[in-house]
Amino acid sequence: MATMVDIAKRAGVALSTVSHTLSGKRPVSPEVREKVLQAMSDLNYQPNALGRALRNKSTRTIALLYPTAFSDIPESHFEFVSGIVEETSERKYGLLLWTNTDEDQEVFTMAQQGFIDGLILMEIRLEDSRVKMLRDRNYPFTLIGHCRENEGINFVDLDFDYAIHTSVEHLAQLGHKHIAFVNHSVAQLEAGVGYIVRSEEAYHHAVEQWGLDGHSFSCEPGLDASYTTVKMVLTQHPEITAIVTGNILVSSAITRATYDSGLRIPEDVSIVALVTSRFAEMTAPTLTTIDFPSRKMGHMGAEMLIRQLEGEQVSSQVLLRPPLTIRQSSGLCMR
Amino acid sequence: MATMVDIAKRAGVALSTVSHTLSGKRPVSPEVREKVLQAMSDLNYQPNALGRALRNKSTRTIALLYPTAFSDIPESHFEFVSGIVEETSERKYGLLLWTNTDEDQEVFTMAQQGFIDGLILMEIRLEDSRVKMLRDRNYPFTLIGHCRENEGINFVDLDFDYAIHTSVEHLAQLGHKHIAFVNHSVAQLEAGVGYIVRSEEAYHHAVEQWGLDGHSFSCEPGLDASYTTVKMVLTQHPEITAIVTGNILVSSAITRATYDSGLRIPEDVSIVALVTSRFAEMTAPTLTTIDFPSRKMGHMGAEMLIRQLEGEQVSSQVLLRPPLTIRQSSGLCMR
DNA sequence: GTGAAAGCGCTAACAG
DNA sequence: CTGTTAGCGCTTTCAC
Repeated sequence: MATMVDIAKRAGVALSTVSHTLSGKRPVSPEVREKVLQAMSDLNYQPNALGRALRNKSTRTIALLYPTAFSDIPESHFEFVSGIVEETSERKYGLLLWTNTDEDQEVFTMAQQGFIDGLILMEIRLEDSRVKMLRDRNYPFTLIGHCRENEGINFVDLDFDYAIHTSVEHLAQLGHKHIAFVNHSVAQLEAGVGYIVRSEEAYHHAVEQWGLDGHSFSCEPGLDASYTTVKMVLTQHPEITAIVTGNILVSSAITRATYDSGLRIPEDVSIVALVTSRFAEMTAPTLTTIDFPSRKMGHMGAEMLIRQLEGEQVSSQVLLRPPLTIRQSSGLCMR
Repeated sequence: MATMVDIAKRAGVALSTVSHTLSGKRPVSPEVREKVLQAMSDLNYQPNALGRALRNKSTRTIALLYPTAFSDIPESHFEFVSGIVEETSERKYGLLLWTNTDEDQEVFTMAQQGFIDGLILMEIRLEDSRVKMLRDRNYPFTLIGHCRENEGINFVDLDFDYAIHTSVEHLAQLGHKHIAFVNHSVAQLEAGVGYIVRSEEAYHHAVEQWGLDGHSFSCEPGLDASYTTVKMVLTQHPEITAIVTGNILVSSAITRATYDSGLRIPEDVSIVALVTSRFAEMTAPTLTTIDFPSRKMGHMGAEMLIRQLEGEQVSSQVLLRPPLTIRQSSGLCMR
């Protein structure tokens, strides 16, 4: 592979001249410029990003540190990734995918020291040691999600409080009195994962506010567990006529579990899910949702980070409130 | 950030000694070793991957060049990514995500020259200019998919010929005489995307072999188009009692389109899909499938590439033949 | 408008 | 067993 030295030699100019015809950061006479460009095309020259990065202390590459749970529920994570990668491509940045292998906090920031300019984190806990560490080190990052205490941190998140309240309100207005909430696993709730805790709290608050009978259930990971949980909810709590869930596996298991319990949607059971509209329309019946704006969140998270990297003093903390979209899975309470 | 020079100074040793206590590539006395390690921990030293990579001409990072169509059908691509990233993490490699922005072939290999050690390609065409270019330049890569001519190329793919034949055979044995095939878009077929062309050919071959009445349909991208297409197939061709498809959006639209046409699955219409078993179990009814081994393909593709990078002279061309799994969507022909 | 040279952080060949 | 040094490919200051 040809380097700048090769180009300089062939064009009969100095190394710095080659660099400057490339960057345009200082004037180069047309004739010299022409010679250099000719040499480049002759030698099929491509600048080496590594040399440049070492010098510039910037790689124009960011990393997404996604949870290991990724492999368990790819459906709910891939739209984030799509959004992020669309934004990074747009802005000519690279995107590196990292797994959160363990809680060894040093590892991830430092393992590839110098390789990336910034980091996007997901599955944020209310108290998140990773976030603390990054903030302490003054490392550029943004969150998809947010902590309990977020001073000086850029993030984008769904407003889960709003989302759950709106879901419960919708069902309450349809006459439902017994509304269940199916959350994620106990382990995740206890680990303090932000959206899981916030959803749980918002749900209890909402049912209280509407004077409803509410039960919340947790659900272990996996499709089978989701199916079993929904079936259990429906059979052991026959008074329940509506279910709210933010768990994508639950929302996909729910139709089958309902039919298998001899119930119909929405005549016997109404459902409101916090999933992407795309996903909501892939099921039969289609699901009434608060449209989870995963892709948009990915876009915004990446955009915020890149702006920050490019020196803009942005400070943004965004809580999205996407609309309730009524589809086939929710209807008047018939009981 | 502390560098090796800082460590060397603080420990009162030479730069090379620091490097070697780190790499272990030459013996270091216990005392010196101890001093160096102490200095490292004092200064919270982390090696800079960029310096190392520039020197080593290796970044231990590979890139996945995925199609722009990614955003259109993330569901069917994401399991590949999961598989790849699991494998790369396992082997301590980084994974960079690239979009195939345009057909400007030079761009992608060279844009980030030096940044990656190898490339994984997807959505391979029978005649693929990207593949030709990479092979010409002797650049390390593997394919998920394969070309018409694959000499010296490492790849992993599903055996679509086998998959389609097995699907048709299953339906034929259930007594179906009129079996439709719903493929991807005309544009993709005409572009010569490998699996789309191979599926089409295999289907026609299979129906001929079984003496069946077969119709193949193409389907434009998107959920709405998928729904419309399936409905059209069912209403305009009432003799059809079974559908085979490798299109994930079709297989998700198919249940709703069928019900909306007043037909039941599998009593009136049987379905066999080429999708992941995971996806097959998320729908109601669950789908009979040739289990698309996306994750496994991702794993194998990444593994092949990394082995190649590490000097093994592997030459492997793998065509997977996953089992037919009978679920709720296929049954005896009742007409 | 152009050239010479230093140096980003690391590895490894060479010399003791 | 340890130290000195060249150099990976690039950008940028300094001098002309």
